[in-house]
Amino acid sequence: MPEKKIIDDCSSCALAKRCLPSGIPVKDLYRFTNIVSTNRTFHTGEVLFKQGVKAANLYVVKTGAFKTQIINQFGDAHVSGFYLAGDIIGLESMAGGVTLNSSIAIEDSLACKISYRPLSILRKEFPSLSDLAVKIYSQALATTQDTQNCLSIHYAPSRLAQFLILFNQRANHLHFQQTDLHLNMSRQDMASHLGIAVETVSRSFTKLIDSGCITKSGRIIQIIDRAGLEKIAQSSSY
Amino acid sequence: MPEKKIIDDCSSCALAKRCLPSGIPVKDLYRFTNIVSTNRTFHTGEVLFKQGVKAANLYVVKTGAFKTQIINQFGDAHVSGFYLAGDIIGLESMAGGVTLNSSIAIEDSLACKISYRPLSILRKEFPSLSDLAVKIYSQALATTQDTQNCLSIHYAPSRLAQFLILFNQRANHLHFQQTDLHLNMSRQDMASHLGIAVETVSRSFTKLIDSGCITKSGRIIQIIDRAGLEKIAQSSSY
DNA sequence: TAGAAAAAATGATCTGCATCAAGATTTATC
DNA sequence: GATAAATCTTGATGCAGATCATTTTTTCTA
Repeated sequence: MPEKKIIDDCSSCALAKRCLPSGIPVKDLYRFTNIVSTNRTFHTGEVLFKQGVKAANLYVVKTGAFKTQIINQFGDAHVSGFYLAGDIIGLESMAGGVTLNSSIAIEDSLACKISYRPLSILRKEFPSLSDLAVKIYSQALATTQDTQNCLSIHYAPSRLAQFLILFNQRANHLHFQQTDLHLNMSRQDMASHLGIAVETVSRSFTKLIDSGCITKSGRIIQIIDRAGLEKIAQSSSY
Repeated sequence: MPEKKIIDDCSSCALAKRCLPSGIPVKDLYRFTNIVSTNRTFHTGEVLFKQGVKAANLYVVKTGAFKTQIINQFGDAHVSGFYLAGDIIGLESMAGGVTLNSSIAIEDSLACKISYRPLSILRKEFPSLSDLAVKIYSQALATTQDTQNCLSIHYAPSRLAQFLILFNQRANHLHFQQTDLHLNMSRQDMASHLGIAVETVSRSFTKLIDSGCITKSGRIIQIIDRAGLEKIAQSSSY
């Protein structure tokens, strides 16, 4: 991938309708563009920000994918979330002023950086930007509660099935009604996120495939029988 | 408990400094009081709002405690969160317009109701109220991520230990540095929230007691050895 | 394209948790 | 305060998943 410097502003961005600029009148969009540094490239494994440092920015994923992870005092990492195009990273650290997790690119990606401070100044001028912020936060909360729900499922194949359904829903914000989904993350990251061992993730995939709900080729999953997959996800029986 | 009608406004509320009124100048506080219906009594088991209906209000817990739960298509309930005095319920349903969960009092409680719409109008007039909203949302996100983290802990006694630590931290917002904590919820609710069986919750309590970290009398827990409790919470070894 | 390295899948064993059952304790109700 | 009901705890058993070991596949790099 050539490191071509892409010079553009938010008005030409495909995500502008989902992103923060949609909270500002088109004629004032330049005001927003001023506080954003757009389209920085992050290669796989590159760190967006580290846990426990001064929290100062939001990041909007433009292409690719990122993960966030929390490291406890014994050095065990737990992957707390995955972020796809259009998702905003760093919302949870805005109140405390310190980053609660690290964020790392899980594939070659582009992200735009927005500083907290000028954003909050801009919010005072454009109240509709605050409305949008509330909406974005509300959705982010709903998403983490979905994840929480997913983690409360006991049977590992059910948990994986639910994860695939949720992940597909989120990816469908962009490409609607698509039955195939690209799992950007490693089995290790998936296992950490789902709270199960890597081997169990593999075995669960095998079971979902044997049940005829999905097919798999590397990290590309095809959902063959969505209803069946949902049924497996709901089967709380141990 | 006598059903005395308490007539007061936000200016006399002990929680005002943590609650939404703190986003408004004192002289304009009456504007906020106008859109709040304060101090409604909810008895144990009483429903604040049901899942899947029109989302129209935020609720601030004044005294007592509430839970939120999501019911899947097979009727299994999962307790998604607990809310103590000062906590705000209903933040996640603001974007979608439909309640994503039900909320139920788990002890005799008081809650204040704030309607979304007039609140968003008031936000336009008082930008500092939006700042506060962002802060509140940010903290709410951080809390659910803590919970998510907790659920990814494999060993049941560790998971319970982490839950106690987090719950104690939240309760300490009110009564700082207290080592005893009152678990307002039933074992059943705790089990559902933690994604483990009721019996496992009991056994885990027994193990925590045997380790000398806590003592227990009914639903009152005393944290004897906080460092030890944290160590157990961190021991990811299965 | 070949070899090395990393990632993923499969197999075997052991441990922790769910489940069912019964007993103990607390809370509710008259 | 006695009885009933609900809640919580403890016990025994079977099964799911963690762990370690090994094989297969994919990805990386020269």
